Amino acid sequence: VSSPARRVPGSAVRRLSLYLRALERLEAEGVPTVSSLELASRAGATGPQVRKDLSHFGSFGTRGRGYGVPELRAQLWEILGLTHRWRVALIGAGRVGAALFAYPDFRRRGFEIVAIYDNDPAKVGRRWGGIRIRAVDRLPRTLPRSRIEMAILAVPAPAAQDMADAAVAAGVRGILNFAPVQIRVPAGVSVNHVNMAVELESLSFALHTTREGGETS
Amino acid sequence: VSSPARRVPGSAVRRLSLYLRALERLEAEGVPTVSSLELASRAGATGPQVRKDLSHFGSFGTRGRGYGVPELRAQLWEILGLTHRWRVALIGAGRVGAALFAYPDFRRRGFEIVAIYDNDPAKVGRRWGGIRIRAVDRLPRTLPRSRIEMAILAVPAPAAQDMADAAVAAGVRGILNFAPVQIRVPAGVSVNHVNMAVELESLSFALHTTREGGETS
DNA sequence: CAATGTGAACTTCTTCACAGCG
DNA sequence: CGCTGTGAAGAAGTTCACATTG
Repeated sequence: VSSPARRVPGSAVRRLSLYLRALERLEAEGVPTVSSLELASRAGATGPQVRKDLSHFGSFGTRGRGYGVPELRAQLWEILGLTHRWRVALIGAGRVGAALFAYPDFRRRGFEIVAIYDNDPAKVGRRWGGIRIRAVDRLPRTLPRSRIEMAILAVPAPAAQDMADAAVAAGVRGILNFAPVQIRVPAGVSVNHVNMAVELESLSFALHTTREGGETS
Repeated sequence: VSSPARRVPGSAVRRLSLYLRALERLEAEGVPTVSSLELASRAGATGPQVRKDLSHFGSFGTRGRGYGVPELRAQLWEILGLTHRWRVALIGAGRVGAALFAYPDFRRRGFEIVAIYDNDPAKVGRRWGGIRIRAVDRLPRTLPRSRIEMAILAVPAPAAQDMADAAVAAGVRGILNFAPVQIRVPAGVSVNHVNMAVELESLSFALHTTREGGETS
């Protein structure tokens, strides 16, 4: 059912997230079943694309009927690895860190922030939702014993690479980087970048270039 | 010099942002000249890719020498439309909005937040850096006269589409959406999505699937 | 001689059309 | 009969090799 599946385009995986969100809303509305077309329209994709994306992992629909909403939701949950409870460290307790920490879907999706680091002495020792903020220079010592699997980097650009190195040295295998720099990591570690500057500038480009615009990312 | 350029891949434009950032650092370091290879390594790309991306817009280098750092920086600045001062509305003054508002590169890049909206009565009337927060229901009346060109949507998911509609009705041609929903806009309006959930889940997928990982986005 | 600029090969992703099935 | 699942066609983007030039 949840298939190993060779060679799945990264863009397809990202769309699965969008499908998942749409399915959650459908389920909340009590809709029992969706066609690929209906799901696509809710998630901003196309019918064939939904079917192709899903086909990388198996057959989840019924011909002539569509997909069972709760069933498909559960499948995507599984495929995306959300059944696992991910232990996450938040590195950087500034405004961005605070916004992330307060993000409600976090916990609901199996991501559990179990450690917070910051280099501001005024913040170290404070607690966010029961978690004590530690000094970043204690990261190499304290992080390994927390058995963290992911790190969220929400530090200023100049510090990002160092923090990433420390996290990787401490056994982290996935990093979500909010700093506007490209992070280098050894093979075997995954990095995803959330770079607001890039998005803003590509928007600037679109508006500046065409008098037409159109959907972009 | 700054060329019209047909059919530029969106991904190439996004990389230009990364090159720009790298060039700014190089300039700060006083480096006068870079090769495509050196620039690529700083921006997380490859030599040929840098050259191809730039070639969509013209010839900016000197053979045997490389690119003049300040010159290329200025060119990218121009290409990305950053010479224009973009008038931006921030819709949603919660934690995400606050983090964005405090983001220093904003202003430096020509993005000027000239209006802020929120639906929380406790926030309406307050000032952020001299800008009064207005009630969202006044957006249709007040936004058009601000001659806003872009909107940053930092509202909860259920409100996002309505706010987008209102912004578009008020003449906004570009939207940067932080809400985890797909926004529908008429042709002629550009939307970029920053969806943390998608990034987290694709990271979850990568870690869950392979025991190898690797660079992703 | 070093490094750009670019057409052409290649790879990857998306779209399409339709066979297959409930 | 409707809608899925998928191989095959097509489009898009990336890599490569090299001629070109200061």
